Amino acid sequence: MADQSPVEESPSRGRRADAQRNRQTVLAAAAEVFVTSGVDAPIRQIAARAGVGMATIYRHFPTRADLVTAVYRHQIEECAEAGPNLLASADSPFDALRQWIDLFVDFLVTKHGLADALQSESDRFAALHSYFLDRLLPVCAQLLDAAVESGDIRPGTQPYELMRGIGNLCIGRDSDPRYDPRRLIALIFQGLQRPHAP
Amino acid sequence: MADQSPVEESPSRGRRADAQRNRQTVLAAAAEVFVTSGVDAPIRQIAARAGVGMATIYRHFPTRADLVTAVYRHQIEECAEAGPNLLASADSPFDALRQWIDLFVDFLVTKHGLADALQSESDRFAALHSYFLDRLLPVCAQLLDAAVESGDIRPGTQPYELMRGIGNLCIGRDSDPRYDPRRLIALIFQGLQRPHAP
DNA sequence: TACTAAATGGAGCGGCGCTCCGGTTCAGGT
DNA sequence: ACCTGAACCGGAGCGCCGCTCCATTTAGTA
Repeated sequence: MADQSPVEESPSRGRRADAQRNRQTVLAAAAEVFVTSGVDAPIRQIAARAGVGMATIYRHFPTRADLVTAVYRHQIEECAEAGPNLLASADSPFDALRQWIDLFVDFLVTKHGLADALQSESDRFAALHSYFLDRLLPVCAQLLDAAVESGDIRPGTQPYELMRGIGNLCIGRDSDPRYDPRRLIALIFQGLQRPHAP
Repeated sequence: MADQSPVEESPSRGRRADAQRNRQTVLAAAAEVFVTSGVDAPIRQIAARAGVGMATIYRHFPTRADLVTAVYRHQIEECAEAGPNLLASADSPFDALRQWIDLFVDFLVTKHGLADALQSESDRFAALHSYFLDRLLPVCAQLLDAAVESGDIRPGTQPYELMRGIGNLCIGRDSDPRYDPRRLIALIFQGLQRPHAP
């Protein structure tokens, strides 16, 4: 009970009941299709899966980025909220940062093509890019600052550069055993540490 | 004089003269278009620029990867040949490796969209990927081995992982001053060094 | 010059993103 | 219970693209 919180997702407030239902149907279909065909799957395919017309999808999610954002909103939110929690629970700010980045990487490699989309050459995913940055950059910055404060990390690292670098390293099919982005990220981490720990 | 070396590029040997001319025309047009529109530019656009039909392009370069490969072949070759040279001229194998990677990065960031193509989600560029790997992976491995041998770099790093990581870090528009792949690559480098240099 | 195989180019097909519009359904007032 | 207009829906349609097929042209040779 009380599944419907008092504050509903903004895009579905005030809409007609059938519209809200369709919105959820589309979201579910898109989530399924994204798993099998990636975030670049044809809109027609998602529409067919959901049993609706294409216009319905475009009405609810004007751009593809809006759709992707909506599908992964919960997980992005989880990742964002995990930041402060880790900072409180981990042994050190350094550990908190490492664990958070583990979370971030897990998220990216799990959702096929998500990292690709984030750095897509065209501007199709500009909105997605913005949403990621708006939500996660402050978290990353906070963790980074804390680790600098505690002396584990040397100052001067830009959160944007770190996040985009990690995102880039996660691009591509993960089937090749010769490539594990985590190993390179660990290397970057090592480089981030102060040369002479206290 | 003697511009035409005895051993010509294999794909143009034995062809009719007009075919060879067209091949060069297409190559030049593609190079121009790639600069402005990236390696994903429509084939029609390249054909129009070259003043030929689309079939002509497809005949000479069956896949888009073949065309891209041909356009950048010289520069890839230069990069590959620079490896041994640097190993001979640089102060140390470590320096040679660093300089070579600088070269590699320059190449990737200069050619808009090339790094993107190398890790493209679809398999359109499989041939390009293979060519890069076949030509450059041994060079990278040689430099890496030399640096390990000399004690500057700790062993265990896979050349493939390093090259793909660097390639990934170079993905995306380079207009953003907040992101410079070189800084992160330098960080990886730092992590690659032996913890305690002799 | 006449002949033949190589080379050409653009029409054509299927697929995709995105929009537009006629028909349908809901929700609130009587 | 019904009426009505506003919200909503679906898919036909347009433009763009990758790729192929084949009638036509052209280079090289006898």
